[in-house]
Amino acid sequence: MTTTPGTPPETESPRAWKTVLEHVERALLDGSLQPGDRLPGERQLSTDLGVGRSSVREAFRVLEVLGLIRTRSGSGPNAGAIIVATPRGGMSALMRLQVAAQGFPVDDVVRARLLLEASVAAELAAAVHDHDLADALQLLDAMEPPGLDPDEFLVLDAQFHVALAEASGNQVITAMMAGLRSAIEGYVLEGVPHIRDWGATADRLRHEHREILHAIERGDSADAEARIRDHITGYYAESLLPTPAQNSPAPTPDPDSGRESSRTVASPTR
Amino acid sequence: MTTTPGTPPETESPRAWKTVLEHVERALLDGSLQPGDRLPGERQLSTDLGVGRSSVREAFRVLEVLGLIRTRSGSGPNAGAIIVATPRGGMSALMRLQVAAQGFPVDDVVRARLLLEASVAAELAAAVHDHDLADALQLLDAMEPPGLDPDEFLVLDAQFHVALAEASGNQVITAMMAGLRSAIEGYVLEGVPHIRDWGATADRLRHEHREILHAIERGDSADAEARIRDHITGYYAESLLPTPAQNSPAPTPDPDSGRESSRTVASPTR
DNA sequence: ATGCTACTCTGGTCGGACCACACCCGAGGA
DNA sequence: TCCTCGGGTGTGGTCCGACCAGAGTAGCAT
Repeated sequence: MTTTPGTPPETESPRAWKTVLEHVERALLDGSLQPGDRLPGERQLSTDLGVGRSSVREAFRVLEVLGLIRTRSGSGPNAGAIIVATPRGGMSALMRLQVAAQGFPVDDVVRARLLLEASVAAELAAAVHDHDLADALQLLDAMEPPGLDPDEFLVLDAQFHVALAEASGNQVITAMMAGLRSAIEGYVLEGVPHIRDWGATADRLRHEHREILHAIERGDSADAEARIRDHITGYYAESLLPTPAQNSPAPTPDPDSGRESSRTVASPTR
Repeated sequence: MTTTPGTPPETESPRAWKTVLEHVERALLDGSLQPGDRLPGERQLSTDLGVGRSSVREAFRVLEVLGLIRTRSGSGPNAGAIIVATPRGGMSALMRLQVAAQGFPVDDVVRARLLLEASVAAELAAAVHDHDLADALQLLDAMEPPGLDPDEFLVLDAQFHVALAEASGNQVITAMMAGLRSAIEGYVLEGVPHIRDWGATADRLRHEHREILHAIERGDSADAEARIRDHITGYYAESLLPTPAQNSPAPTPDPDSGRESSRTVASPTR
């Protein structure tokens, strides 16, 4: 196809990059593209789909951020764009940016986190022996050293919570947890200075972590759930983040709509 | 800045587009960029940050897919890239693609859905008068016509479930619900042919929807939660989707790792 | 005053040009 | 014969310049 420099639409509708995205999605759905496979090169796909390489790149960038592919330059079997399907990164980016753009109120994030973690803890406790808590335990040990900076401590803390979700074996919930954590990471760090006695707080957190794990290992779902709820709300209360309470900024001031997914009915809600 | 055609690194590290992404994120965090604001033009930002316009575009594409901006060509106040922060679309794209790429097992998606919906129903029931269920009710009415195609019916059904989440007022959970729904939409439609008597099933679903709403309006959290759980699991059982049971393909066959977010400890889990 | 036309700015695409990188293979030396 | 080293080749990463379509806007002509 020899499209003169400025001939985008050609036969198809606008959004050349979306063409690429849809092509990849279709290939994934019909199984012609599987995790571990290599996508055609950018130039190849460009000519195959009749779009410019720039458009292919834009689509690839999206896929990369969404955690679907991993690109690597050079040559050999490890080069090129490879399907990896690692949702964590994408979920984190999405939630982090949405929180930054005020699409996700911090309160809602905390609430969602509470919900997920409580459920995870209860589920783990209900079937302890089906899960592997070694990772979580190892993280608790790593959190023991008294000289840990708040930053380091909180990173491990976050990893501990994600490890619990991971132990439950649910990829979706794990990804969500990772995303939520990453979304409010900034606020958590911001809250550290508001804590009077960090050493004491750290000790309390360590203790609570152990208690949670014990409740899980004991198979006491209700206790595990209650403890993790207290653990989370307690920390937010102390670090001066607004304790979960009703609030939500206007969904979006943008005066247009008409997405495919937009609801049909009017929305006088709120 | 006059970078000769092929001079990408210049003074900064690789990933020019990421520079743009970070710039925007920072601007959002420090408040210099707010929902409704217009971003600088691509050419402008390009020269400002010392990167090529292509890189700016790649970043913009990511932001667009993530639901952070809305671009529009032309002139005037409505043109350009505008911060909108509508997480639904991005969440849907992410989950849909992850399911397609087998990063999210369908089972896990259903389980997550179950968890979120049950919580939403319970929360709504616990504080009925604080929420507005008009949208949900309206959708139920729209679902009444007996001549509805399964496709149409299921679209409304999905909207009903999302409307419940929306009524709870939690943006994060609403976005997640919308994403999860969109992720398994294909599978749901695929399951329709496996239903022997669609008319009867539709009637049952209508009835269950009403019952759920009644339980919520009655303020009976436990009942609302139980009913919505049965509602969901029941449908999946009937449409022949594998009933939620233990399963999870290998997280990712990709032989590399080393992300910032990767855990420190070994992971012999599953 | 009114109406129409140019202008200008914006995103959307394309194509071509480089760079850095990593593999692969063949030539040449030990 | 085996090992080493240097080019060849292909990949993503980036930049640039060009052009198109759309949408306001200013200004000229009537």
